[in-house]
Amino acid sequence: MIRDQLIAALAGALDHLGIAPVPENIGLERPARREHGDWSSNIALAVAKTAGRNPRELGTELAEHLDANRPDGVAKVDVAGPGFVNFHLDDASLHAIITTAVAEGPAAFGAHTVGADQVINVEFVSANPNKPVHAGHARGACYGDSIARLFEKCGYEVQRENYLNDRGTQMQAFAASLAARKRGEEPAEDGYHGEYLIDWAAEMPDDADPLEWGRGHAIASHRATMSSVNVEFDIWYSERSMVADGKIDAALADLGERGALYEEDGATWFRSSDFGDEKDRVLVRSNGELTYFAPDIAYHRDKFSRAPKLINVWGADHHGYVARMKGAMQALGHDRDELEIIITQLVRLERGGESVKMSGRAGDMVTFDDIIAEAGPDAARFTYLMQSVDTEQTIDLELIAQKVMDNPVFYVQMAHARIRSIQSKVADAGVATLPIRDVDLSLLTHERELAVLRELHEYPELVALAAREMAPHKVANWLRQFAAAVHGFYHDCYVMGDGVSAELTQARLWLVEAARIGLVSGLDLLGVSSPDSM
RNA sequence: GCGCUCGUAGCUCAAUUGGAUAGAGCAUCUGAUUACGGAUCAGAAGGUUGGGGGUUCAAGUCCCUCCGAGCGCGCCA
Repeated sequence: MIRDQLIAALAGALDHLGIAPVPENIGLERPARREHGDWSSNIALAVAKTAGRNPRELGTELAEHLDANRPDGVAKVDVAGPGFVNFHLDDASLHAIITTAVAEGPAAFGAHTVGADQVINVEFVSANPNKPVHAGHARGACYGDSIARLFEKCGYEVQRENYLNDRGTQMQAFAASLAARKRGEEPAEDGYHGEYLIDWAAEMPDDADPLEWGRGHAIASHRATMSSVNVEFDIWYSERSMVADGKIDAALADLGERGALYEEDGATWFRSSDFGDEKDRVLVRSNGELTYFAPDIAYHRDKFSRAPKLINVWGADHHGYVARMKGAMQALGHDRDELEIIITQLVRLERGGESVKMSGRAGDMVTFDDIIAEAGPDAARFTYLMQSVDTEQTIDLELIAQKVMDNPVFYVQMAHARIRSIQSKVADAGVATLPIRDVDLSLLTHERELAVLRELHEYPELVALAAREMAPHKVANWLRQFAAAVHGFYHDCYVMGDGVSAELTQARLWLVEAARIGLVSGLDLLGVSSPDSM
């Protein structure tokens, strides 16, 4: 890996200049500006003070030494600004990425092995099985699945899990409301008044048990919705199954044995304030019923028995719940940091600049299905993933449904379709593609060609970064940038035609194929398709 | 009131987690095609990073403070 070679070269140069001790962490990063080269190190600035040196002078000496002893693949080393040491790669090392991408293909290109032999559990969506998945779950669904894809790309074995709150008072109210609709009556005051229940009741057989049929119907609808945006869960975990198999009792007993429980006012309390929460929480109410928290503890305890590392994707309205859940896991003897809880901020929907009301007066929510139907699955996923989940997001449904260049997903997919178009045009012209080993890639010297290769060259590292930070929006941003490079190449460099030699056509054919592999790989991490035509 | 998350171009968002002149897209203005899909490309303009203070070689990023926004604060789920 070139990165390691450059760091080693920097360490050698520091040693050569008598900087002792050579720091363990030598910073190396991708500069923001093209003229600052392909790689940049701030090491001269970092060590200047302790070494008693002027940073610019030290940087200059480092660059001069490294330029005189260039590592493989480096064309030039120079100093810039306050003392940054910048490495410029030669064209050959950029050409090599074509061979790599082609040899590996979309599935392996950009892959890593850091997660090999490690299991990671990602729980997301977990919508109540008594209504359709609503718009509020959309962001978490796209995000959870994409970080799962990123983890898989990095070698982890991933469990995608969906938790079903299928017991308790809400489910009873749901069943009663469904039964009322079946009789043609309005549900009770505290029941479920959404109009979807009228449709569900019409589908329900007369002799069906409302709770069982309704639960099954809801789950089937969730599964269909998720499937339509390429989200497939490995595990649908039932809350009520933990009653049947005693896991809730076992979890309570476990906490009790660890001294984390006490009785007061007839209720059973968890000492969450001993574990970072602001106050203690009730697990068993004085009327003998469990709070929501008790089975949730049992559920996470069970997840820890199946995977050492847990990721939860929760909506912003659950953030107040984080401290007690992590506290409960700590009380059970787990490392609280092995449960990582990602909070996704809210999404505001608009249509043509007008705010979309999230729920009607009958209690009907805008559903995820509504959004998918309006925008299409690819545009929905790409748009939800374009932005960091740390900040609130505004999505205009009218805009993302349009197949125009305002819409980044079509811009990126178009780059792929164009490459496919080129490839079929070339094939139709009777030009055979030669094996890559027989092609002279060094003919690729046009600035547009090199721009594509530079972006592609960054991709594997970008995947690692996006996975480490659980930030799929970085992949989306890379795709936009990369697609721009591809469109620029397309505009200025013809693969086949007047003035393009047969040798250059061959080299460019492999360039676009490598680019195509990068596009497919990146889009797949977002769960977005790579169409051959638009 | 307390807590969590935020505040970046007219709009929607980035910024390699403390790095160089804060970058893209849209919108606005100006250009480009006898050839692979113009659904494209190139250029211009657009900023006191909510205000103020601090930390250091270096702050959009870290600390303090004020202003503003969203969400949450039950023996509900």
